[in-house]
Formats: sequence, C-alpha cells, structure tokens
Amino acid sequence: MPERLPHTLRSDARDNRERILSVARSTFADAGLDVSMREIARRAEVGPATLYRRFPTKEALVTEAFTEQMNACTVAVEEGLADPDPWRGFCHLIETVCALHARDRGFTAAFMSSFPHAIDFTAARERALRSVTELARRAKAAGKLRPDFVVDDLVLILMANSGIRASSPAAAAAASRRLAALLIQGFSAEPGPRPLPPAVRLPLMPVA
Amino acid sequence: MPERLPHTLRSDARDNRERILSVARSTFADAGLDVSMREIARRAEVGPATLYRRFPTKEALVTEAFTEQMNACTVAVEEGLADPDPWRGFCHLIETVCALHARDRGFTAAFMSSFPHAIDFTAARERALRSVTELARRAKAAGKLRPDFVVDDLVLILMANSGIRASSPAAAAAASRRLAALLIQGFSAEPGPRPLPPAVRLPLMPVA
DNA sequence: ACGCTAGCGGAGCACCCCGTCCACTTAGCT
DNA sequence: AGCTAAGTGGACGGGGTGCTCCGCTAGCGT
Repeated sequence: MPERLPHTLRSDARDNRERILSVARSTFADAGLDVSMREIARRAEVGPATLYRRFPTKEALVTEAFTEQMNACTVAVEEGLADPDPWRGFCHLIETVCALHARDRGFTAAFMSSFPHAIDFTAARERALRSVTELARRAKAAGKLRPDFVVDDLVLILMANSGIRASSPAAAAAASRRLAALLIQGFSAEPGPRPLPPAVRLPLMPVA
Repeated sequence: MPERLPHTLRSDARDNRERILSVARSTFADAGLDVSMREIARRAEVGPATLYRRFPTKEALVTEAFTEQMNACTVAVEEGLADPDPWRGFCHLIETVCALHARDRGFTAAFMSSFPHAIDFTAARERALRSVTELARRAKAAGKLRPDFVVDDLVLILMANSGIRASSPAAAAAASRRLAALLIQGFSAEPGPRPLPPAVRLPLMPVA
C-alpha cells in the first residue's frame, strides 16, 4: 500500500478536470451561467457523474472557472492604482474592467452574484473595491474626477456594462468601449467633451 | 340559436382573462420574462389550459401585457419631440424611458428582444426610433447634443439601463436615474459637469 | 504481467417545464 | 327550469434539469 497522497489525481482524471474547466470557461463565456451542468459534461465528453465528482456543485465549477478573470480584474485595479496620473489610472481601470466583463457574459454574472460559499471570490471583490476608493480619492484630489463619484458608482458602471447584448463578441466589445468612454466622460470633472470610440449597430436579439 | 358574436367572451371567461393579464403584468414586472406560464396560471388561480386557450403562446401574453408600457414609451417620445427646447426634450425622453424600463424588468426584456410575430410591437419601436433621430438632429443643431450621437446609442443606453439590478424597485429607480443623468452628461456637447441625482448603494444579489 | 483501486459513465431519482386532450361544470338564452 | 355550447382544470406525454448510485474500465505500483 503505497500511501498515495489524496490530492494527487490520476493522469486521466487530471486530463478530464482540465478539459471540463476549459469547456466551462468558454461555454460560460458566450452563453452565460444558465448553461446546464449536463451540457458542459456533454461538451467535455464526460459523464455527468465525473463532472459532479470533480465539482460537487455548479457554484464550485463557476468559481474555479473564473479565478483567472478575477485575477485579471484585481491586476487591472493594481495597475490603475500604480499609475502616477490617477485620472489616467482611473480611466484605464474602468476601460479594462468593462472590456473584461464584455468579453465574458458568464464572468459578469458570476462577479455580480454573491455565491454564499465562494468566500475568496467576494473577498477579492471587496479588496478591489477598497483600492478603487483610494484611486478615486486621488483622482478627485487632482481635480479630474467629479467629487460626487462614489464606489457604488463602479458597481453601477459594471451593471450597466453587463446589460450589453450583441450578436458577436466583437460588437459587444465595441459597444462596451463606447459605453465606458461615455461613463468616463460623465464622471469627468473637466469641461469639454472628449472624443468617443465609434458607435455600434446593436441589432435586437431574438427572444431567448 | 341566438348567434352570439364570436368575439364576446362569457363573463367568467372575461374575468379570468383580466386576472391573468393583471397577474402577468405584475409578475413579469418584478421577476422578468423567465417566469413560467404555469406559474402565472397558478398565481391567477387558473388551470394551465385556460391560460393557453386565452394566450396561445407566451409571446402573445407578453405582448398583450406590455402594450400599456409600450404606449407610455411612444408618448414619452412624442413629448420629447414636442418640447420647444430640443435638448430638454431629449433629456426628458432619456429619463422617462429609462425610468419606465427600470420600473419593469419584464418590459425591458420584451422591448429588447424581437419576437418574430409581434409585428405591431416592433413596428411601434421602429417608429419611436425614427422620432428620436429627428429629436437628436434638432438637439445637435442647437449645439447641446454631441454631434457624434447616433440612434444606436439610445439602444446602448437602454441596454445599459437594463443591466441594473437592485434589491428594491425604489433602489432600481434611483440607480436608473443616476445612470441616465450620467449618460446624458456624457452626451452633452456643453462644457461643465452638471449635478447628478444621488448615488445608490447597490448590494449584490444572491445568484439567481 | 497482475491486482488493486481510483476513476468512469449510463441509468435512475425527484422535480420542473411546456403544450394538449377531454370529461366535467356553468353562464346565459329561452 | 332546462338546455347547450362556451369554458374549465386535472391529467398526460415528452423533455429538460440538478444530482446520485453502482457495476465496469483502466491507470499505476509492484
């Protein structure tokens, strides 16, 4: 009895796990979180039981699938905070995070919704929001950001951004860029209107 | 054989129809369009068959339930167009329509999605969009609206507005007001920032 | 090469949905 | 009061979901 460590997966199991995660990421990305576990199992060419053994609940799968984007999010915040020009940092932050969310419907949903058990997920979000507060403080001090901006407005921005539905990822990204620019413009303390990214045709979607 | 007109419903049937519509309106309003037909039947204290006999498809029910809001929408557009100050009319339009959509999740979904068969619905929408184009033209001519505004931006605004989720209808309305003001600010051609409605605490929702 | 066990996936559970059929009820006219 | 067609809702079949049980397969250490 060789006393294998319980945390070491067998090679085939590890492969399956990776494939499941990869499939989950891409599927959640362009179809949102409403995809059924069975569907993911099907696409990963895995039995439902395997999926459930690896990720006991949908929540676990989602959390695991999106740690990457969550990290990208916090990185964007750090970058914004690190920028010597706080207003440029603020804009960068908004644009990056909006782009991140626009690329990935599922992530937005995951980010917005509070899973009761995904503690580290919500923790990261809280930490990010605190950093944003600091960044906003500096940008206000520099006279570039409206003094009446509050952190909750970031949530408002993210929610607004999450409302975008487009026929292609590219269109969604473009629309998101324009919206982000528009909101930044709205929050700018400086007078004149600055140029916007191009507008996008947003065809209405057939009913889901 | 008294030759009853086929369009006259029996009294009890008419009652049921009204009750169904009323229930559908309120239910769609605060839970979106994803409510099942059965659920609506249950709340209206009616068998599924009755619901389906009166409204052969969910689309029919939705269309019928939201004609009221749709009319309110076109009225808002007309009012905006009628305002002698095109910029004030434009702002009024954006604010009203956003408020209308914020009050009613289901309506937003219905408005955004294109039902293949709800011809009159989409027709009204097209007509409204054309009026908006005219209003925008005037507001631009008055130098109040950015020249790079396009009608598709209204769709963008509506989508953004539809992304708002809040714990209470009041909070949703408040958030929508602030967002609308922000976007109007973004589209303003004039220099200085104008005051915004108060910010809103937007608690994240438990996963749907 | 072999045996042991981690790992597998199909079948099955209980629950939901949709839309339809049909035997019963009841409004409304005479 | 009685008749009849309009109206009703329970029940049904087909399909989906989240999740679990269990007999078979195959990776891995010897």
